[in-house]
Amino acid sequence: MPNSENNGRKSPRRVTLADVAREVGASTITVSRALRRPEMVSEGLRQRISAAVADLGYLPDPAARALASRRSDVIGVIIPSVTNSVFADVLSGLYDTVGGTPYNVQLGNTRYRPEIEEQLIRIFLSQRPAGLIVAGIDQTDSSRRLLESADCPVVQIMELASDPVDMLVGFSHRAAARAATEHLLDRGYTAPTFLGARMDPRSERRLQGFRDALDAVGMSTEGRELTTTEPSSVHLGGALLDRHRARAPGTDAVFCNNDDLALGAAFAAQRAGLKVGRDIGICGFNDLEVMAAAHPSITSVRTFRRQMGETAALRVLDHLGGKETGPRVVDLSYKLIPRSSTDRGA
Amino acid sequence: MPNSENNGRKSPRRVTLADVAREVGASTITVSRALRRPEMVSEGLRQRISAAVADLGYLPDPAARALASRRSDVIGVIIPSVTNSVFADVLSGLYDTVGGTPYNVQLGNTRYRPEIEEQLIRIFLSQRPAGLIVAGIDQTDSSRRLLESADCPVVQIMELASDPVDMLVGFSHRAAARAATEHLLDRGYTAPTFLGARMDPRSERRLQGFRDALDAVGMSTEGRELTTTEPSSVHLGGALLDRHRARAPGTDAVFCNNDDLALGAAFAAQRAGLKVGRDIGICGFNDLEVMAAAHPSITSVRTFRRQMGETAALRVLDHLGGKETGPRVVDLSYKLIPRSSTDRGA
DNA sequence: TTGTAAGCGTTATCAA
DNA sequence: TTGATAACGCTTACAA
Repeated sequence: MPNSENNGRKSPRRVTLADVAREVGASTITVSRALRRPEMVSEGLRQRISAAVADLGYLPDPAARALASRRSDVIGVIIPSVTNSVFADVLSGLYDTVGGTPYNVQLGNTRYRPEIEEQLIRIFLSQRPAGLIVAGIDQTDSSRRLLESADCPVVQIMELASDPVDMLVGFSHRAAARAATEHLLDRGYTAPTFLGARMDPRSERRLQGFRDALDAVGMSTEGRELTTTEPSSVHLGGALLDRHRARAPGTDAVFCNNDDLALGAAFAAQRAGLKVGRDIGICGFNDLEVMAAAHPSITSVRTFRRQMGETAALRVLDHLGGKETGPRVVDLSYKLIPRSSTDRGA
Repeated sequence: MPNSENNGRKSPRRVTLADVAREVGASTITVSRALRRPEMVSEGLRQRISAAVADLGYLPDPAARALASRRSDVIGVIIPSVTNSVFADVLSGLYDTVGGTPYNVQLGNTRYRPEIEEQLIRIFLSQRPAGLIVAGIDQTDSSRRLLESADCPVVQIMELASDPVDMLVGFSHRAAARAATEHLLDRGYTAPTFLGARMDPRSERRLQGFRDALDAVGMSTEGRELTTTEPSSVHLGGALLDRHRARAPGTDAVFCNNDDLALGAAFAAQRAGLKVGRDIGICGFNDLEVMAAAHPSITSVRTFRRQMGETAALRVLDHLGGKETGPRVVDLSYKLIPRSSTDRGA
């Protein structure tokens, strides 16, 4: 510890409510009120209390507060990955929205493992969280039961469903993927393939959307899907494209599960001497910033990740503030952004 | 809340230590000991307690624990950005290392604002954290004083310094940048430029390293630096390169502050009809995964971000476990990874 | 508007 | 090895 020698002094006693109360000649409960419900305390007293608080440098003890009120200031957030930039954007929206409120975000990382998710839910619940935000709708049965029994607002994010545990903010991956695939067909590509990595439940739904689009035009999906459970990466996108082209040389377009794969596919195509767009159509998913800046620019399906974090946080905060307005389910939708990588004339 | 109708029942009373104690016919403090220091409790009792704990589904209340022990299970982590993938990697290492211990990571996001950093430090300290991990060494004076007075282990990360508050895990940005610039010169580029965005203190040190390298060979840095305070992005990398080439057409190489800029510069160069490597050398910083997969592959300076998170967490955990071994300062160094983008013959 | 009293669930301290 | 008791710092419930 920084002050381990300690200069002979004991760690200085903490400034408590009682100290502030003594300072202004009031009771602790009054000081407590002045801090949490200022309108319940008379003007003059309130001001003297503020002054004393600043003076003494009083900071509430969240543990004592949580113990007495049976309610912590923690908003628990459970996501499968911290490195995935998709979740990073969601988190950014969350932190920006929760920052400045009296609440704190605490993150749980499931690493895509349902049993860890369940454990994290238990741990969070044991803290009596102010709210809970969980990614996805594919909780195990017992996870779901735990969430249903939570006596705090719960928001599921990233997906759409008709039966949320409590509230839900997301969009339909299936519909978005279908739109992307239809875009490839509209642009005149005749032999599209789905390239997928990791294949979590969300990826599976995107694959469904891909199939929907092919089904709709009577096209077989046979040999038009190449997926792996490996974690996604740019490199893997290239490898998948190379592998698939070796087996199915006629392929003239790929819909990639995410933008990393699409970027990697674009690099691999160039490496193979193909002209992206003309020789092979490439569409990604999420529309990370790099897609617009790439050369050539890469078509993607934009998703509103930051807004998802913001909205989820707002729904929790509203509930905590007593405003239970707004719908339980928010569909943030998606938007196809056509670019050069799916322009055959480019 | 999920169970707001509540089915008529009150929210079920929490299972406490007392419940477990009653179940096994022991006192609460014994149960408490059995959980935290099993070796202090007799074998038989210990086993009956474990059984009862599992049976009743007892989970300790972290708030009560924190209040009574004056020590929370929170390891506070203060970083300037959650979206920056550099920090995402550090976080990933942190979460992986802290996960499975009784401690919890709680994240504070300064958004690159020193005053927010100071406020976050105060808030964390008011929680009596188990440990504190902060990015950088450029805290304000009062932030630094706060950290020095903390009675928990404190680890600064991302940089090197001879006077850490407590412990430090990082590397020299200045030396790394110098190595990158020397690489450009070694490869025969004669007119390198530094491209920088955001320009936080770490970026400034990288700029210093760039200058060091030019100074060493007697080259002027005049007109060889293009920086902006805008946040970094792939697009911006391209824009900076375009802007700089318009003013200084003789430029034959760029050292970019980070990989996003380098990637953007590579795209912009290709868009301008330049052959990356032959016509313009490009070197990035951090060596994100995309750099190796890009076409052409892009030279970068690898930094050990995940390991930085792991090491920082381990240092904290070791201290908490009483093992105060290991150096106070850990230099994780860096590694130049030469690739096609700085190969003039490619 | 202010205050009193009684906890919240755990651990530190001291004793047996 | 086990336990009784008194905190820890705050808020809820009830009074005045």
